Amino acid sequence: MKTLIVILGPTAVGKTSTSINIAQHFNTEIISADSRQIFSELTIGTAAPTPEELQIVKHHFIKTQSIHDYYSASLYEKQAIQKIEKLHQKHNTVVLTGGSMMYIDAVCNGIDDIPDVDPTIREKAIEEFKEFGLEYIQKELQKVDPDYFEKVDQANAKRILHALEVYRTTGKPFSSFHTNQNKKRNFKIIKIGLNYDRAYLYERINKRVDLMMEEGLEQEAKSVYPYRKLNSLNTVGYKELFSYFDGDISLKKAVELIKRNSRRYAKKQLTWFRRDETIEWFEPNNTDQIIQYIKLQNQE
RNA sequence: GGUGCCAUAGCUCAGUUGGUAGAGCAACGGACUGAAAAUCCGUGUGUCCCUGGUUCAAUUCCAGGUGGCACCA
Repeated sequence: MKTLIVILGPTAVGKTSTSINIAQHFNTEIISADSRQIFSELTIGTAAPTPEELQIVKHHFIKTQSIHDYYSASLYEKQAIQKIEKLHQKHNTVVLTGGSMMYIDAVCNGIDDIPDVDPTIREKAIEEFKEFGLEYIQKELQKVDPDYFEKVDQANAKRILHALEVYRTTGKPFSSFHTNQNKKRNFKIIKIGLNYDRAYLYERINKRVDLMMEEGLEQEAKSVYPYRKLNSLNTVGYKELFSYFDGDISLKKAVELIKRNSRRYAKKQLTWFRRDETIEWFEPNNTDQIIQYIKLQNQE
């Protein structure tokens, strides 16, 4: 049976170098599961693999989209699965690595098929929310999809809006599209988690942000500043610098916030990964141990 | 060496006319089905420096000790 090795972990833990080592060992290629490194305009702030690293092992889904493109976890699921199947024709093992929890989940478990939302309907729903408030959209969802309304985080406008968009686009309740079961994949999935002691991870994050600044993150952010409203730029490392460009905060403050928000992002990733008991955890660069574990799993 | 000031959460500090304590920042926990580096929800995490005294009761008052800062030698 073909295998997909998933290498995951919090930001700045060292997934890139570890996954390159693993991929080299299995003489295979890497699928990136990173919702921000996929944008060609974002390099420094996303800690995208360097040209040298990309030369060692072929990566997919790095810099393949523009920040102006619409993209989503569901699109990623379709494209990634396609790519994995193609790579499996040549390789028994394929490596997937990244920290975007939902993207990884989409590949491993799948997302239910939901029809595309009409963009004008989405815009209109957002307008309504802005004008009439949370309670207004809550009430509508309660009326058209009481099942989902019970389940959903009712304080989370984004979730409510999405359910409404789908309802208005299709005329069917959002919850009716939920199958509540994982998609079957025709390959074996082995999940490798990478992590460090929390204090050390935070130290790495802080240092990496300083490094990004030295490498010219400010310039990079400036170059996309005109498009700051794009969802793809609602991203740690950029949004804080936009506030600085706006004159709302100092540069020093912006850097501090990038560090803090990166730490919080790492924590959030760990919260998500924690409940997945199929993940086997290792220290980064512990390549031999990881390979041994993978071989053991493959024998089963 | 002497005198004075200070010692409370991870940090900076409030506060308790004696009834075991809070604010900012930081931190921690959780949710997550087509925006997910997004979005949302929740949580003070504390030998109030130590020892003894006074007191029904001390983080608070008193004494000594320890540490820090300042000034005088």
